[in-house]
Amino acid sequence: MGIDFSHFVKPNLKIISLHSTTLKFYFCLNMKKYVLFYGLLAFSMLMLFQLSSLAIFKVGASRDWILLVVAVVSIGIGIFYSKAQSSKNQIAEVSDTENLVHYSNSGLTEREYEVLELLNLGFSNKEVGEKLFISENTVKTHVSNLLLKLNAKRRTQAIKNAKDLKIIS
Amino acid sequence: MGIDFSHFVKPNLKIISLHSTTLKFYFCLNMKKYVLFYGLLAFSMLMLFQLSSLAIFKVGASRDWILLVVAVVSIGIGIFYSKAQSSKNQIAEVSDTENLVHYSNSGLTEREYEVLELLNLGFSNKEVGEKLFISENTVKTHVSNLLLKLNAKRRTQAIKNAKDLKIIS
DNA sequence: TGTGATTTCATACTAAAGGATGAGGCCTTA
DNA sequence: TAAGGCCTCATCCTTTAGTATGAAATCACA
Repeated sequence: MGIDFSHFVKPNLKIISLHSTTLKFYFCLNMKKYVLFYGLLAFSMLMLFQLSSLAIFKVGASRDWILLVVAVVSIGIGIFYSKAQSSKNQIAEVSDTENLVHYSNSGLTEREYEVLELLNLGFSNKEVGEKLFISENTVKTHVSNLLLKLNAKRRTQAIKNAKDLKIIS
Repeated sequence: MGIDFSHFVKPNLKIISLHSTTLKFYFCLNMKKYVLFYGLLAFSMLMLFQLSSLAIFKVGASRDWILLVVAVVSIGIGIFYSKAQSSKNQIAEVSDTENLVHYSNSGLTEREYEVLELLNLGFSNKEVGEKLFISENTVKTHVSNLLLKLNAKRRTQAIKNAKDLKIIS
């Protein structure tokens, strides 16, 4: 269910994360494209260098102009490359729009899930404790375990990760 | 004006309806940054060219190496530029496609909206400051104003309220 | 030319969050 | 019955968040 059980921080605390096989699969599919892309890139750079030699010796173009052309083309390549990468990331993020993962399949305990839901509603530890009839210290313990399991440094990040993992909505 | 902000304490936080003049204002503000950015870019390119001349005549570096350095640096500039742009465009795309209240109609300023977006992604004040190239103290100021405007006591509550108000997704 | 809005930054302070650790009780299961 | 997971609570400590206040720069608009 999209959970990686391979990372063990504590014996009973498993880090929840997006399944890695999907990414691996995607990577293997695109290896050919990567090789092709970088091969073409290297080839075109070489051609550019050769062209610059031709331009200098046959046409008599100035060195600054050659540099300018190379710089502009390279900036264009950089922008193109960056946009290609970012579009892939966007697709990966949007790709799976399914139902929520039940908390029992999410790696969280029932109590941790309850705490997480209240965090998502914007309550403080104290308020969560009042709503669940437990002490603030207990809430802190749940939140700490929550952060470990969701691989987050802050409650806001935990909420974000949990939403990405479809644990909460 | 979809939101009632009549409970404001500070006089400078009162929201007068924002028109297109506000956008013009921000456009002019950003124009200066653009001019500065491209000016610096052009200047650094010129310096690179001058350095290339020095390298050829004084050090005796080969032309291909110069071209390679220029190309690599330019690709880096392109990637950096593209990423800086895409972060802005992502926010704009999301706000348009998902029928959100535009930040100019939400009572939030553009900067506060940007900060809010990053809070929603789970970043700390320090990380937000690094991403927006401002100090952590400034982020704190923005967050404080954000909390007042969104009638929230915590950032998690601010995120929740902003989502209820369709300011963010 | 002054006023207001925005953005930026700073300092000093309080409140809340988070980390690390230990421990006791409850329940299920091997 | 022993073991392990879960829930509970606590303490000490550090980090982060948030409040209050002042101030300076920029720019639009009246």
